[in-house]
Amino acid sequence: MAQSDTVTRILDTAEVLFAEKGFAETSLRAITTKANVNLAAVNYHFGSKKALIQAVFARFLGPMTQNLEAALDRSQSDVSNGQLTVEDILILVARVMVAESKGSPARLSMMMRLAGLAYTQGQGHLRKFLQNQYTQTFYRLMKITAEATPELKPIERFWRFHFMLGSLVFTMASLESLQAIAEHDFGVRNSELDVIDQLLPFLASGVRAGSLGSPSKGWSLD
Amino acid sequence: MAQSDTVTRILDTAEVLFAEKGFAETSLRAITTKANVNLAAVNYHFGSKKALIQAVFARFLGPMTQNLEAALDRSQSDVSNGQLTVEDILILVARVMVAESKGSPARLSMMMRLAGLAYTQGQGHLRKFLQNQYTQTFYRLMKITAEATPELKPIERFWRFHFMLGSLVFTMASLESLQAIAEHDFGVRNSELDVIDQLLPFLASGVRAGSLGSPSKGWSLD
DNA sequence: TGTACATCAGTGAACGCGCGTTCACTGATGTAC
DNA sequence: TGTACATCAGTGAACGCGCGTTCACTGATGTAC
Repeated sequence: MAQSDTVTRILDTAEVLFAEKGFAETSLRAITTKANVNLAAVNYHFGSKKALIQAVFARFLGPMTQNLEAALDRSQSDVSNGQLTVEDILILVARVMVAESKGSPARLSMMMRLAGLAYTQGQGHLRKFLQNQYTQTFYRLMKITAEATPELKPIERFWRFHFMLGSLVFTMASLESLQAIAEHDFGVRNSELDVIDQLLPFLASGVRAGSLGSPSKGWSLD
Repeated sequence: MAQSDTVTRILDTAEVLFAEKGFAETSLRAITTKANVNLAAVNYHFGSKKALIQAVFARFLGPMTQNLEAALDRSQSDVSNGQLTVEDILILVARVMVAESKGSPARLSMMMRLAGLAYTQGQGHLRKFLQNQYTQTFYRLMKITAEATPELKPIERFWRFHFMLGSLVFTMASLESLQAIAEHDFGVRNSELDVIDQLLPFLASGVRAGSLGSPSKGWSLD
């Protein structure tokens, strides 16, 4: 059995199991058994479980950020002033993500779960890893979004960006559960593409919402 | 030491540690050590770790759903036809949540983080528990939201409801990190109330966004 | 071409550890008669 | 009032288990001379 085969089988299986059960809840024994690979092979090829988790995400995020950068390049050169709208940006990101998941919604769901964990889970190794590897693309996205929403104050934009991120991450992370509920309650089976189609106008409208401005708007909690 | 004292100390400590590290990553030994309580006390008082997790939720959600129901009663009797707007509903929920956190914003953030974990973390006992215990209030909220958004198709409303939930849960769960970033990047210290003030218009606008309707809207991913 | 050595993917078994849980026990308080 | 028993919060130590990791080893392939 060639190396690439064992390594790939471990990564493929780990990806699926991590997405199904989470990281802590997925043991190396579960992965190696399902992958038909020796238990010690994970530590042989990756060094540790942590390193395996990072390798799983690197395999996904590496190509994805590259595609994202390429798509941004293309879109910006398509318009005369290089200025994209919020809608342009959202569709662009969605397309790259969907393309990168290559028909496997489980993959998409797992990646979003990572984003959630990385943000949420205090000072874990995952967050550090993500920040080190992918800040460049992240900040480019932030910058372009800023140019697309000149009417927002920077601090407002900051929060709204993360509100959007929250909707996306939460929805994708719990996609399977929500799909099941939707099917039970409404008899409709929404694919991940359907859900993204619904999500995009929600996000675009939210990010464009009138600024709070005066307290007369009636939003005050007091 | 009276029973209530030991039980309360376990619940208080578990709440903090669960929110900080997640459920699987927090051991009973960590909880009982920090709470200055015997290891066996958790199993004595609660029966199991699962039951402890549920008790932590119940202590927060029990009173909160009661207050939510009461607030809904009050608001609905205030207006002639009992019909609230989306903005009314959002402010109402926000107020109850803020009130329930009783001046401890950390607690609010903690409960939202726990809720996020519960939703996201696989097929666990937690979601089943939450659904069994709090469906009534949940469905009342859904129903009122439905009446406030008659222009939406049920399935659209379902997804947008969870998009909102995602923004809320994610933002509150990562509140501390985001506050730190905001302070570093923009020199502004936003309280949790400030953040909620920013969140509400975002959500209201998102949930009212034009429905996808025709593909001519340009949202299609194909 | 043959021999000796190096490299490396892969293996089976064991290791130590932290986990949730269990159990026999203590000691204080309440209750029946 | 005194005695016997019941109840119950709390305890210390141990249990079995699954975990990630380690290690000595195999066997195939490549390389130097």
